[in-house]
Amino acid sequence: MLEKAYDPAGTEDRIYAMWESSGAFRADAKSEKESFTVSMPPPNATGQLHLGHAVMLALEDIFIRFNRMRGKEVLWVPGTDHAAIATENVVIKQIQKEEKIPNPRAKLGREELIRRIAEFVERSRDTIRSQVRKMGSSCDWSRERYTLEPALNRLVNEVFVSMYRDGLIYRGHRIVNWDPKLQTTVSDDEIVYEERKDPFYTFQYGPFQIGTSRPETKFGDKYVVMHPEDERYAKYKHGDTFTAEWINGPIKATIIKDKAVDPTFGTGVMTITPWHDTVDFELAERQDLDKEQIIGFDGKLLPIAGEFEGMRIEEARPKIVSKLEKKGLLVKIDEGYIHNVALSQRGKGLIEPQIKEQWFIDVNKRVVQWKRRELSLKEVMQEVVKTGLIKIIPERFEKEYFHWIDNLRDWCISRQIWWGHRVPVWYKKSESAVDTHVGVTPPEGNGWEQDPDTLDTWFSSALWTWSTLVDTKLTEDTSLSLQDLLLQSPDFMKFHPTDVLETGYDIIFFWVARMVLMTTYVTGSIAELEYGQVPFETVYLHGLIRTRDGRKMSKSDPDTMIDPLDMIGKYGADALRLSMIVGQSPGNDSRLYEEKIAGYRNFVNKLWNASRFVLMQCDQAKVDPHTIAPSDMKPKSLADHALLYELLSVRSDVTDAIATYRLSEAGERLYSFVWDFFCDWYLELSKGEVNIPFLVNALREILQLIHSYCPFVTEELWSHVKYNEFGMLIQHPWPLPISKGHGEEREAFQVLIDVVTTVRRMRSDYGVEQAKTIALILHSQKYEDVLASQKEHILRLTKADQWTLTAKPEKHQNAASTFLPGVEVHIPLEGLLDLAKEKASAEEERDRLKTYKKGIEGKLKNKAFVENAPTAVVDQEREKLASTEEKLKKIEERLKMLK
RNA sequence: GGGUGGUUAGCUCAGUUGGUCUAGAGCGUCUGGUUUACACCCAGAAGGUCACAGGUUCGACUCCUGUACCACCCACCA
Repeated sequence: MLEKAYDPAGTEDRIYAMWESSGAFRADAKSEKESFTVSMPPPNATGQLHLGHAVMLALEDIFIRFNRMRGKEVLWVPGTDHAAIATENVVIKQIQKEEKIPNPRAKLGREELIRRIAEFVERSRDTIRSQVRKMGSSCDWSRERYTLEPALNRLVNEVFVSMYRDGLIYRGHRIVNWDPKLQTTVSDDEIVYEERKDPFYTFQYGPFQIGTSRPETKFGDKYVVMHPEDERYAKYKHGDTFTAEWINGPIKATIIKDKAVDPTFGTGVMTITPWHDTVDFELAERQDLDKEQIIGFDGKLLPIAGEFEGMRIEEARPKIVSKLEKKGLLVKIDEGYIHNVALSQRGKGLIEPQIKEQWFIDVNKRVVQWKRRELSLKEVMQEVVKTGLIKIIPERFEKEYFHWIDNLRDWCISRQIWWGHRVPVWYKKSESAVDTHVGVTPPEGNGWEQDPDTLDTWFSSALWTWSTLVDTKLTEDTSLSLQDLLLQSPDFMKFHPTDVLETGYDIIFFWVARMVLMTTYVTGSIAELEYGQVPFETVYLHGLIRTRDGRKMSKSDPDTMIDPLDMIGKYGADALRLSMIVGQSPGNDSRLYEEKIAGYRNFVNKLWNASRFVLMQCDQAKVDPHTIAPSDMKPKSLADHALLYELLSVRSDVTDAIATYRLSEAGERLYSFVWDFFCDWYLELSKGEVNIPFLVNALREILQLIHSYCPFVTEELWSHVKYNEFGMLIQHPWPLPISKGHGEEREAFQVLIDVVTTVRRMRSDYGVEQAKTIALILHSQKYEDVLASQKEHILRLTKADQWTLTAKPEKHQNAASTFLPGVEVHIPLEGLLDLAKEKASAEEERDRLKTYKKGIEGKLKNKAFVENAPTAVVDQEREKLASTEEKLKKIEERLKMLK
């Protein structure tokens, strides 16, 4: 016999091991079945699983389990991400701290550092693997991949080379976000802005006054820019020159007119520093102006600064200001200037814009093949969502997606770090020039040196949906083209495109958009793939999990963190999964706290105990549940019919809801069905005369329907109640949704439900403890048989000794009886009934009904409604009106009597 | 500055093309309960003018406009 309470800790690992060793997770590329594929967003190979991962795993596991049960060939590919900068930073910090090496890069060298990081990653990946298992994820471990493995490196190189040949990847001098602290470029998306209050200086520059918060960049300024229509400066012509006294002596300046200048800001005049400012850089490009570097990559001033050369910015700034002041060029200082400062998301170092030679992906060049047309990457990305090839849930993120693409600039893909896919480009310096080789493999011959940069981590992640499906062995054959690699990989041909990509909305731009970009580019020219595949057909974006008071959970604030593994240990993975999914809607943030998880633990326990009850019934009747065939599910009592009806209705609701990604709705439906209907109503009612075969089969179906939400407890219970010939629940077929029938039966058992409910309510309302006799007053003959057949039930549930069935309305009718259309319930209260109380409640009821009736009448008076609304709706309204009028009449009669 | 979303019971949130919602759930609160599965339970109750102001409609939590407050995203101004 089962224990009194479910023990997740003692169950989950055992069940998971059973699933895994049975091969239930493994997909078969040769299967005839329709495929259903999900690529797991690879967690960073650093550190621990957090709630973001947990919610992702729970959602994806539901999609996967549901579709597996529905008879699809499912594949869920797990993996980890090398997470370039993040990982390198973690390891460097570790070495700095533990080995007291201030600059590990310089001290250890490239090879050694990479070796150390790889070692660290190997350990972390083991942790991640076991944590993903703890969540119950039914992914195919035999296909686990890693973004930095050799096979994927081959594909990364193939894509790079191909894009280079198409002219989509180019090397150029561009302004980049330089992090002097980490000595690397940082992408726009990895920058955070912080509001700072700094002094704002106004200097005299020739005849103009210019403002700046960064005097240290002003050494090389030799252009003065103003708006062409600014009348204050109309006398100065574009291209005019003048000489101005400046920091290190006189300087020859040129006047430039450009619309980028805001005439209302400051004096409406500015000087520019193209090397260290994005806007200035663009202006300089447009106007074809000189650019000069002022600050070195180490963050120190260059020789152009004269006496200030070699100084750090913080040190130089006050000195520069005071020098200008001495020269009489300082007009004023405004101390309260509030502006945003760019900081690196990782390490919080100050970002210094610099011009650097970097690798870029051109998003505007129209050379991408897509459905036999030539588009730019930008256009393809827009096209696939516009035409519905990709759907985003919730829909509003499609708007944000388009908005993001509209503002998209060329993607800088090179990084000055060591951990990652190295740029597959080699240089050979000779006296006269530099030879360049761009290739999947290194060039022949001596003297070649590989580009030191690595690729943005999102470059390899962007290939994830298909790179993980390419056969590893094939990638060792260098004679195969990228196209061959795809077309000859059975997994790719069977499982791509993937069905749904599930991830947090916070990385829609980092990752989702870039997967679209890469995949459409790579597949667009392949005829066998109908000239293009998208990486996924549906994007499901979940919200962030926040703390109880709505804050973000952050590592720096451990008190706010809920560790999913702690929660699993305490309440079980099933409870954690439910608590993150039920009551959550896609794209919206949600709050999680322990009581919530405990609530779902209670639910899991409820399910456990309901099953325990069923097993006890079997035990008492000396029936082995394993021998009860599914075909034995024959309803006997009205309660059975009621349950059957509800079950069919739940089945179709839940199937529909999950298939359309409304997981919360399906979860809630199951929750209240199991608890309120099955346990509190049906099981209570069936005590005393149990229809065991029916009950066992009903429980089996419940377990099937809810398995994807709480896989562990259901699989465990399944082993106790399943039919001998069945296998594990994880592979059991999903119950076929059947359209609802049972109209008359439904009506009949509804009467039963209502009678019992009404009697209970009346007892509570009037504080009647023991009514020995209850009277059921029938307004309609047709319920007589129904009620008679359930006499025993009714007496037991109403705690009455006997009853009377009366066909006519009697004197002492009760307000509460209006709940029943065909039957009224009357408990003779032997003078206890408080007439005044009843009257008040009847009056209240009458007023409510009157208002309601008015509403319906208004509706039916409206021609537009009657003519245009579906006839079913109109009929419904007429019925409502009729029944309301009837109720009103009854109440008014009763009120007369009470007088 | 540009954009998106939210504002529903004490708390956390559902509410799918406007009409079975005369607004729901969980938690919390209160009342009652040793009913042969479960106190991680059972039976009930209280609690909301669905942010505010207009509009469209026979009818609005649901659609439109505006306001306030709260989030988030993007850009970043010398």
